Amino acid sequence: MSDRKAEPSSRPAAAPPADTKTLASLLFLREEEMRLAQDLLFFAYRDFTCVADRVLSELGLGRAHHRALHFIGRNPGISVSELLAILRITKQSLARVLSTLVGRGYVTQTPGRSDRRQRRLSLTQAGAGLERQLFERQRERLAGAYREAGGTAVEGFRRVMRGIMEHDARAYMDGAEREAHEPRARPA
Amino acid sequence: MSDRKAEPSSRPAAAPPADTKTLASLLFLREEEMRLAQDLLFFAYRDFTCVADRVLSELGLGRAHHRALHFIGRNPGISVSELLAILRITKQSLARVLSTLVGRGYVTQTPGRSDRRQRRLSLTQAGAGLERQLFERQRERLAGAYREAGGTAVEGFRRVMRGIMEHDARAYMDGAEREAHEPRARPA
DNA sequence: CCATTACGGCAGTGTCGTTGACATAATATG
DNA sequence: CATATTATGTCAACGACACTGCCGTAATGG
Repeated sequence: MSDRKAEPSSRPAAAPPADTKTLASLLFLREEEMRLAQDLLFFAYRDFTCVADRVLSELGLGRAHHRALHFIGRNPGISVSELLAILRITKQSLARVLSTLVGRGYVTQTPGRSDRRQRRLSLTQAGAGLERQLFERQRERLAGAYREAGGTAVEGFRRVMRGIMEHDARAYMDGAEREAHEPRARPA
Repeated sequence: MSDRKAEPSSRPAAAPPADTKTLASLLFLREEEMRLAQDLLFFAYRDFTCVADRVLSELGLGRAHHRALHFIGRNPGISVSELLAILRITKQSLARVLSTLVGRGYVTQTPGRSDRRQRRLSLTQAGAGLERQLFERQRERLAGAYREAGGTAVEGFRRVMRGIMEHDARAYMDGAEREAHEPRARPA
């Protein structure tokens, strides 16, 4: 890489004696910024998941079970194929996880009203309890981060995270956020 | 937890005129906020990693190899135990990954100057090339998100992500950010 | 009636993580 | 110098979680 005069933490729009910044140095800063973001994603995800992993391993469950519990809890009555679309794993991988969760009484399945082929999945009381326990661990970590960072930062966090994900995930998030505000039942 | 009648995802607080916001509804909003953040982490990580996975699978490599390449690239001359502390995996897991990367000529190892027991790891030209290829995929995604979100949002994103991770990871990030600005060689 | 859909299941495979035990060389310390 | 301790390698075995491919069944819908 070329020589960088590397100004302090200069954000793209810092704009001091702009003409001393070469194009190369600007590009370098942008690249370094992106690499720092890679680090951030790795460490935040690593440490966010590991607090739940500790609880899960005591029960002989894994991350895959947590993910299923989470999305079933947030979408009661979700069908298997909807869940597959969220998790992006194969039917078989999900089947293994679900059979464990159903077998241990964390998840119930009832046939769809309009289409009886579907299994609509929901958490049992035990399932909701376990999910809550896992959630609480992650909530602590997150709440601390939100508190220290402040409301503006949280808003920015959301914007960037949303931008990283793909279109279908954004659509999903839009739905989730809407539900949080207007507690109307949706069609199913 | 209160039993809900399990009917269509009805949310507890209806949130009508503002002064009727009870403590419970405020708490609820905080909880929903946290659950939305769980979603964000999941989707952003899922979609951020999958763009690199596509390249990796063509080469018969996996995510573990990418992580190793990334952190070796960012810390040339890193020792095995330092890398282990970052990745938080076992010696054996890393050994497998490293032997592949060394075998295919992506990583070189040279004994430490002051401690000749150490293997100091660096990327070869081929390794740097592969890492760059993977990086470019992720950079595109990230750059789009950063651009749409704006500088203030990016700063907030960083603050929150930093808050989520554990102390040692924050210390690491501090080091990485410092190096980006003062291009001095560090002691090693 | 027939194609499609939503699901269940089996067999086999691969990646990536784990534990535990043991070996070796270099360094640090008494 | 003898002895920890450290940094690393290695082997065997295993577990979690993902994959592919293929087949089966039942319900739906044109």
